[in-house]
Amino acid sequence: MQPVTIRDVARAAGVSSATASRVLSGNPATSEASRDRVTAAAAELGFSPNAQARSLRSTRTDSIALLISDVRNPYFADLAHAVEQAARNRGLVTFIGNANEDPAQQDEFLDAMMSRRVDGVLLVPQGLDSDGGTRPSPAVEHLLTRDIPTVLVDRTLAGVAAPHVTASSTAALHDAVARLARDGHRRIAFIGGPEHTSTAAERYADFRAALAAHGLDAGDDLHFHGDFRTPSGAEGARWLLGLEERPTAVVIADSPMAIGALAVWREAGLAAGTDLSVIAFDDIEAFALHDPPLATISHDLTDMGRRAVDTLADLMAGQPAASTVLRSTFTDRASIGPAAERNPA
Amino acid sequence: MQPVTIRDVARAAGVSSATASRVLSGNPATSEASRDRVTAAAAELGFSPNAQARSLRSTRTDSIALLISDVRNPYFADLAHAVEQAARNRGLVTFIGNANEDPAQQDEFLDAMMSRRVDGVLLVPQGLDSDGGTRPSPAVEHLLTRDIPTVLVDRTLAGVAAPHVTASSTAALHDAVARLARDGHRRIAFIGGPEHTSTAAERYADFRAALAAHGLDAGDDLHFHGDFRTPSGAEGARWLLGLEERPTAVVIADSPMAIGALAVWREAGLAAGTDLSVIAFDDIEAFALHDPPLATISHDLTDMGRRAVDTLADLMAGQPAASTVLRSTFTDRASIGPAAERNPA
DNA sequence: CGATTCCATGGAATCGATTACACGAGTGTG
DNA sequence: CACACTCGTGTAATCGATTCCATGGAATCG
Repeated sequence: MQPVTIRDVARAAGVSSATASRVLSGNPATSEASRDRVTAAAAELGFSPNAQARSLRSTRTDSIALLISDVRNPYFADLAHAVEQAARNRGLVTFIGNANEDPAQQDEFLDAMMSRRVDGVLLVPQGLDSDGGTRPSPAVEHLLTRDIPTVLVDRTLAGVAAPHVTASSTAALHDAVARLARDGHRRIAFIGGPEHTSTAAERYADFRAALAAHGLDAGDDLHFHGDFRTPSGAEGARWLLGLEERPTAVVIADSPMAIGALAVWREAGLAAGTDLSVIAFDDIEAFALHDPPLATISHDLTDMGRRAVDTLADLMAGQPAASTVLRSTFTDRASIGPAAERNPA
Repeated sequence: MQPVTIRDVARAAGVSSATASRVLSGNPATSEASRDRVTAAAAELGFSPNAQARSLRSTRTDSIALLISDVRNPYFADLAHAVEQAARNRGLVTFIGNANEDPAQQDEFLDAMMSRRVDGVLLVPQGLDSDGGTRPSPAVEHLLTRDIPTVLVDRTLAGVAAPHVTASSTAALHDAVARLARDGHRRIAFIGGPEHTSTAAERYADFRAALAAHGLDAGDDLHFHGDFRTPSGAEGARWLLGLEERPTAVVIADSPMAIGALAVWREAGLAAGTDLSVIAFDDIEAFALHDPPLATISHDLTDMGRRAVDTLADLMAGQPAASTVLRSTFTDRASIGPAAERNPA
């Protein structure tokens, strides 16, 4: 109705729109007199600059996009929070988008962001589409050919040269398996994520390497293929219960699946730490609260978010940026106990 | 580097930019021949329209903003997810912003959104600032004077006429207190949220009304003032442990505080359901998993998100919109047990 | 004191898409 | 055959802020 423009402000202050613009954008070439009058007029009229028009001319938007896989996964919620705070410290606004683990929704959001000309993109890439092809999705491809500063976060993407900030669980998984081995566990199951994601693939590979390093059976028959969401964790738990020779320990590749799995085992009367030792990825508050408290492999998400923003800022400044690999941590808690002697299954 | 504009597309297709624009925006006044050529050229060049320029001219942006209090609170994460899906179904892109329970961050985000001219705003309003004044914050005021379609979600705001979509716990709290009374509880504590939020104030008022309706003591000395975040839940738990005559039951006003509180009680050796009956607001998956499973008062967030988007869509279409109050649900679980006869404190 | 530099300022072009308006060609009716 | 109408198209104005360029007055210098 009453879109107050910079021309209105200029008129009220008795100067030209050029001067008004200079004052409002902090250009030093202004006199104190006009500075005062323009500032006053802007405040008086409740002027809010049209970001559209501004960035149409000056190409910078001072905003970045963050695409995460699933807002309801506390891991990504924490990451979003960390990124937001770090970006805010640099004067950047963050647009958070939720892909819902779906490449189509990812592309939709990325398209919207590109057409809004964000200055950079932090991307937790979604798995390849149903074709199972090895190429990045159209929107991601587009991002790269248009040279839009992009940093991959948490996951990498085959064939994409953008720098990334990820976490490696190699050492933590080694520690975790060592801990289990010390307690006599020899059959350890793995409830993993979708293998087109680099995190799921890496975690499983690292897990198998750790098994091998401890001389344990590294067969593929104790591997359940989940999708990082709660219901698949429950499925995985049922799968485990149905195994002929039941494993004595299990590693679960993220927190929503762990919640699903634990609910099923609880229902079945299995106690974590005695009947079955459990280690879950991602250290959410509720895990420390669980009975017994859950052993976890976790990442420092504040650090990951901060570094992701740092890396993106370098890229946006035109400097080359290197990838960072953080180390995750194994936390021993009471959900690990000695391997049961016999299997009542 | 290579910003391909609509003029490039037009040139490649051998038409004017007006025709290209008409084809790309689905204007029926185009011939099949030019439609084909323009579409092909656009695909060929990888054209992505500049949303800035477009909405500068045509005022619509097909996007809405959603401001939530805290991304890491599963309640709001669920709400964000619901809103996003509902908006997507209407062809709207959602920008999620995180206020971090801080009015300053709320205003920053809202300013950024207003200057990007979003078509509407869904707002979980943040508490009044430190002045404790009763007026909405500047950005919210601005939102209203500029007649930007706005719907308050989850919480209302005194003195703001915008329609809202909220949930009432009156009935659920009545049921919950009835359930506790039936089990002999007479001293029931309340760990509440910050009282400048309408939800915290309402929940406590409803709680007291429910107590009164059951002839129970409704004094204010069993009320702990938290802030909806985990650490304050832990504080509240310690406060309860320190009370002279310990209550036999407690109601906690949101899930992060419940997590903090349960961790403390667990540490202190208090068992939920026997030593202390516990009811928490917000039904997160981990609560059903808790030992014992937690009784809750919960809202249907998918419904809330959907209705919020519906209401906003009405407003954006220029139609008057009414407020909606949803009903929350009490779920009885094993964290409620008979009141202990004596207090070992 | 005249010449040069400095500086705040206004006019006007610009960013990229949309759209009001005008125009010419083709169709239909009286 | 003339008139009205439809239809696709191009030209140019437009949205609101930024910024290049020119200008005039004040300050500085030799």
